Amino acid sequence: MNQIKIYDIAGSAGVSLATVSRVLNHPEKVKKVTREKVLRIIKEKGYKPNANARGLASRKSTTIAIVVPTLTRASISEMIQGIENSAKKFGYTVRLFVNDDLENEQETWREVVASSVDGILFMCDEMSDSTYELIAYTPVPVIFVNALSKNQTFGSVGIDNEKCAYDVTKQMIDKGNKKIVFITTAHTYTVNEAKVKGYEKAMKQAGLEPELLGSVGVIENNETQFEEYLQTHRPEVVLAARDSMAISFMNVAVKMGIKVPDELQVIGFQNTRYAQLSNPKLTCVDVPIYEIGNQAMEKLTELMKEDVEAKPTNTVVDYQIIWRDSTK
Amino acid sequence: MNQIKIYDIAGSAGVSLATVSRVLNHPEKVKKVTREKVLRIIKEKGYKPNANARGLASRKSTTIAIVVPTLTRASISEMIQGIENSAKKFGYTVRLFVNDDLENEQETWREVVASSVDGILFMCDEMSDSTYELIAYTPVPVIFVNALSKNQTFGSVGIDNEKCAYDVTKQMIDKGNKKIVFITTAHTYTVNEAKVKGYEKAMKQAGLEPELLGSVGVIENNETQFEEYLQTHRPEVVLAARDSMAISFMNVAVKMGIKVPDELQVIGFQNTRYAQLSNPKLTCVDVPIYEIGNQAMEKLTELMKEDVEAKPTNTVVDYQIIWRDSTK
DNA sequence: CTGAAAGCGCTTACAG
DNA sequence: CTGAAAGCGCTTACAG
Repeated sequence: MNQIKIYDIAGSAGVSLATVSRVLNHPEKVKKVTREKVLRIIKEKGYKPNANARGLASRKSTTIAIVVPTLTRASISEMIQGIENSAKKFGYTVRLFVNDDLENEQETWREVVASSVDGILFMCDEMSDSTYELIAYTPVPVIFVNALSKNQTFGSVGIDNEKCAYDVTKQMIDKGNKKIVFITTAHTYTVNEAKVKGYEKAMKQAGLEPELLGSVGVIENNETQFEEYLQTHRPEVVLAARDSMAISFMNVAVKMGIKVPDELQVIGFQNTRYAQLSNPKLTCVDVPIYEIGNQAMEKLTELMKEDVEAKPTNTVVDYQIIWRDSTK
Repeated sequence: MNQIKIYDIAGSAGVSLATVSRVLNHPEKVKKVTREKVLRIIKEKGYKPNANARGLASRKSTTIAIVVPTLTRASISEMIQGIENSAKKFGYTVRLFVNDDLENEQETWREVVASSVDGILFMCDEMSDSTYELIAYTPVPVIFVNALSKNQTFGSVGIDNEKCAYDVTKQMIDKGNKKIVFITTAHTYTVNEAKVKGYEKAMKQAGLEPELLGSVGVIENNETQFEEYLQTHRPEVVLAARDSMAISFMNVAVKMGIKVPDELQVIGFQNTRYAQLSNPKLTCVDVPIYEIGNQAMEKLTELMKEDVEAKPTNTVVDYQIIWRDSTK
């Protein structure tokens, strides 16, 4: 199967291989009759050009890389799905890299580059300076997904996490709540730092004391921590940097007899599938992750067209708040 | 960056490019001093061989394809993560294909083959005869993941879904339960059919009437359906083909005032992250999906070694039941 | 509009 | 143990 070469097609069609190649890559340069004949034979034989040869000869691969920090978060999978669908539409194939070992970030990146992809969609939890440095000289376009670029070297697509956290905090303040706590990851991810910043800003503006709770992210430990916390504190509203943490907190509270949403309101951040499977259903900030993936791919396509001298831009995608049963 | 070619390394090291290539591919054939010198320079310059050229010349790509039906299910992401980690260990890179359009299954498969991967990990919800036919003549090894192969042409790694469903059903029967309902997907996936079969077998053996509930899979619709069902039925135990359906059912029941686990016990199938975020926490069959991904990659590696004439085999992975709070 | 030819960056028999 | 050379399957100026 598929040992069919371009030579075979050329032979059957009675043309040179250059012509077959042109039919595939620059169809407008081939006479209609010839083109249709070649296309028919390609279809008949089920010919697909060898990706390696094509990539080597053209210095393009119609392959893009997605680099993600992990696959275990629902939000990331959903994003990849968005990218995949969009990539298919543009005729690109996707190579997946999981950059879960920050020690070896450099090694991973080299591999990404050596894999001769035409462009890279980069999702990174922690954009440190060393990361910026690492990717600065990448020979193909890079787009940050679900994170906004701080400088103008790279394009990005994401929501404005700071504004968003500010906004949702402010709305809860305006509803008369005062004891609003923010649960974030103990480890400081760039994205979550932005959320914290927005939250703190809203609290301070209202003359309220911000209160952060750092969660380690493992469900069992979180639960112990949350239970201890609730024994001595009684917040009115809990915002969490991730849905899973919000649900975890909510479950602990409910088990302790605290009524949600009457005595405690909980809001998550992301609107993953978890949110609808919780009881009560979780109110969240809806990050349109699928859409972000889609737009990132679109933007990357623009940059990969060599004829256009496209400038990398930052696209801020709209979020919305989905009000469900964990808030009044 | 990384425009460094093998020529550059050869030049700096004062050897021919054949030698550099050998250092990379057959180090034992190169004298130690030479080898170490070349390796040092490779490292210094951060050289990575161009994947396309390498693939074209060697007819190997050290890339494998993962073909999945979707990315939106937690179990699938977790499996991919397992595969990715394992692939990295073996020096393979991963190309991701989402085969979400069964109409175009043939087209997708051709693309997979044309992408010149060395092997394919195939995850498929519905192994129809036409699918078997489609992949029969694939020029590289194919392993089924999370699904057992029916014939001996392909290797596979997965759990024995039928036995597993039989087992968990029987355990619940032995505990004295009689009204045990099985919720499965309305659409008949091969995997879920096996589960149904095991469930039905256990029920019939005990002289009990099997009762199936077909769920469409969209949360909102499920809830309506489950609520209507519970208005006229009162099962003692509900088994569900997926965690999400189990949780959805449980949430509806709890809202209707039915006590879980006292009046109703619920068991899911997979043990995704959802299971620990539900309230009460869901008892489930634990499918070691990460481990399955790992073993599948290992098996594929065996088959990709051309020197060994490895026979494809079916590996049955152990499951276990994780008892949590949704059962007595 | 089409063909002959060079070349993409590697690997690997083949000699030595 | 090492080098010169052919070749992997394509693409794309260059002529015509």
